Amino acid sequence: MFPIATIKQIAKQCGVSTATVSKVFNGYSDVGEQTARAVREAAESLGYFPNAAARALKTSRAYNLGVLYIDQMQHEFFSQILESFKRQAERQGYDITFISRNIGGRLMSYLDHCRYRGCDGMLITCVDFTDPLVSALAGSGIPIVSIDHVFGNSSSVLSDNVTGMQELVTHLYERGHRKIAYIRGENYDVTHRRMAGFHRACRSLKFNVPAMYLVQAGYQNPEKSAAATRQLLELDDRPTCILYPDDFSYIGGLNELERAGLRVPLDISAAGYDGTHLSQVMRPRLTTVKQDTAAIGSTAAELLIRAIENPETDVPEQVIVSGHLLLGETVSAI
Amino acid sequence: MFPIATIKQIAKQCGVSTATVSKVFNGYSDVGEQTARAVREAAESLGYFPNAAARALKTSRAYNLGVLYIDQMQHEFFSQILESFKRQAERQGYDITFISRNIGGRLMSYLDHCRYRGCDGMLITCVDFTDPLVSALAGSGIPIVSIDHVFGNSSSVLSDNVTGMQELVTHLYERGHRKIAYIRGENYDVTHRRMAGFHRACRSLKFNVPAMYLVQAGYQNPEKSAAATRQLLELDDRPTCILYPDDFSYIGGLNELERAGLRVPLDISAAGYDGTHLSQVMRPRLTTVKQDTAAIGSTAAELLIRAIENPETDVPEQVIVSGHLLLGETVSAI
DNA sequence: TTGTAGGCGTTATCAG
DNA sequence: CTGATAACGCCTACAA
Repeated sequence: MFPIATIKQIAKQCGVSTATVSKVFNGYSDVGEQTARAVREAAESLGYFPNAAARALKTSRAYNLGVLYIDQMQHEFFSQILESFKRQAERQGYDITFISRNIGGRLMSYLDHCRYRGCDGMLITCVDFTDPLVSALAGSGIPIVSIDHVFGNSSSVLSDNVTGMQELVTHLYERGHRKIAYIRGENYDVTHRRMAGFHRACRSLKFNVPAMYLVQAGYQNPEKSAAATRQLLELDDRPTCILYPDDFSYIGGLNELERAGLRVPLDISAAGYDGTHLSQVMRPRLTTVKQDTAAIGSTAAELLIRAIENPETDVPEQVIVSGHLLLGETVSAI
Repeated sequence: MFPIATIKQIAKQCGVSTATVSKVFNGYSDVGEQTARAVREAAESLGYFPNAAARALKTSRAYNLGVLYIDQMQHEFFSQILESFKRQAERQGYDITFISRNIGGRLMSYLDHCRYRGCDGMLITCVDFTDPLVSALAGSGIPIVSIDHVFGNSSSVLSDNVTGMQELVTHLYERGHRKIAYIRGENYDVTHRRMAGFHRACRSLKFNVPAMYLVQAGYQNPEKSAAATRQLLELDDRPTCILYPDDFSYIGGLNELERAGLRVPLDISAAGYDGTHLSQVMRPRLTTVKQDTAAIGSTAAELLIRAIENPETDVPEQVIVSGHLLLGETVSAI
């Protein structure tokens, strides 16, 4: 590995001190016009970049954001958010490091890992928010942004699940549906919000949903949704439309519907949630709610960096990012 | 942010010098039994972890692996590899950082970013391998591992596309198919290998494939595969089976087949590539080739770390990871 | 077996 | 406007 340019070489080449060189790069105004230019040119020609480790050591700012997640990143939802978060972070000069519990065979807490790596702040998402290790991290004083969950004293970005669900149900209502079943995911905050949206819509539209129409399954789990679908189909009074926990789970439900000889949307209607690529490519195109993952990710990065760079003045904020209905072909008018 | 334990505090607490403390953690044998124990206990109680930046500065080893990719990470293929790479890296004491071109508004080369961040090595995958900036990185002397592409002097992990394709074609042959069309992806190395496998199988099984049966579309692109499918259906002598670039693209083809009134596999057979979760959940279940992403990712991490930790003795290696056929329900016997 | 000292590359203070 | 200088936390000859 050939040597990397340092501040010292630039100093030598320009015949100035390292202090002066450093000042040029850190926006100090007390440097001569010519000197500054010479330094910049030398830096350019040497391909100079400040050494991140040295800078971090000195300033205790690593320009590094930690990302904590547990669930597989396979969910399109998460990977899209991550991609967008990353892009925005880079734009603002930050890199990204994944935080986990074991590093080099040794088990450590998330907080320790985060400190060890010198992350300036953390994005927390897709984790078990009741995990004490997660709470410890969230309460450590390190700037935090969480997605789809609100911690006591930090910012968060929330996908507008309440409104999303309301819009979806309202759409179904307008298409004539009154018997709407909802297969939901696990007991996460997200689920509660969607349930709230569901019930609010029903109430304001003045129609009742029998308890039997509410079934618990899981996210990203076609098998569970298939089972839930079976259960719904056995009811004496079948729903005319079934809402699935997410687009992918819908596949499992669809299989079950077809097995029962039902065609979507002719015999029964259905809708998903997320607005994945898949949902818009399959036929019939799925009616679903598109979550604005791009906005969620970049907003999270902005909030986090704002908190990092203004430790005194910044005040935690909850940003709600709205999605929008994707009208597909799986909901018939009745 | 409350202060983090340093080597100095441990030293003070134990009444020894910082050098001694450092030695304890770095496996030096010349430290008294008792002293060592005392140091370890103090470290434990203080929750000590070495400061990554300081250590990196001193040793010029950051315990940090860079990951370079360009295509969206949305492809399940990549995100699975990344997940597995990350897990193995962590197990061996390394963290992961994404490398890109612009950091803080300033445009820099991949190599510069990598150096700036002090990555000990790089994983390169899902990029345009002809990009001069990528070649510059690969030829920089920094340890490199690439996936599905071989660089001159570094290790790589290759999914066994040749054999995978051969097995797939052989399976189709055994099911009686002779008119097999192949819709392929863009002109990547991967594509060439699959083509090679395809042709080898045809030759050894002694049947000919008319040029019309080979159509170019793209990866992860249902629209293009739909168009290609349409093209194939217009032929006078239609294929009895169509191979798609990947599982997701198959969806586009399937739509087209159904629009033409063809049922899979009754009227026409089809197969994908990748073995995504989706492929195994849809009905009929897709016949496809499962790429062993878990092995690819962890092998890549192992090779990379080996190269990093044995700069003198390590010799680049090409590891081929085999996949396996997933027999679905989309290929009928004829 | 332990300690001293110098330095990795950078920034920031303070004197010139 | 510029330059010594110390310090960030850690590692490692080398000296004791």
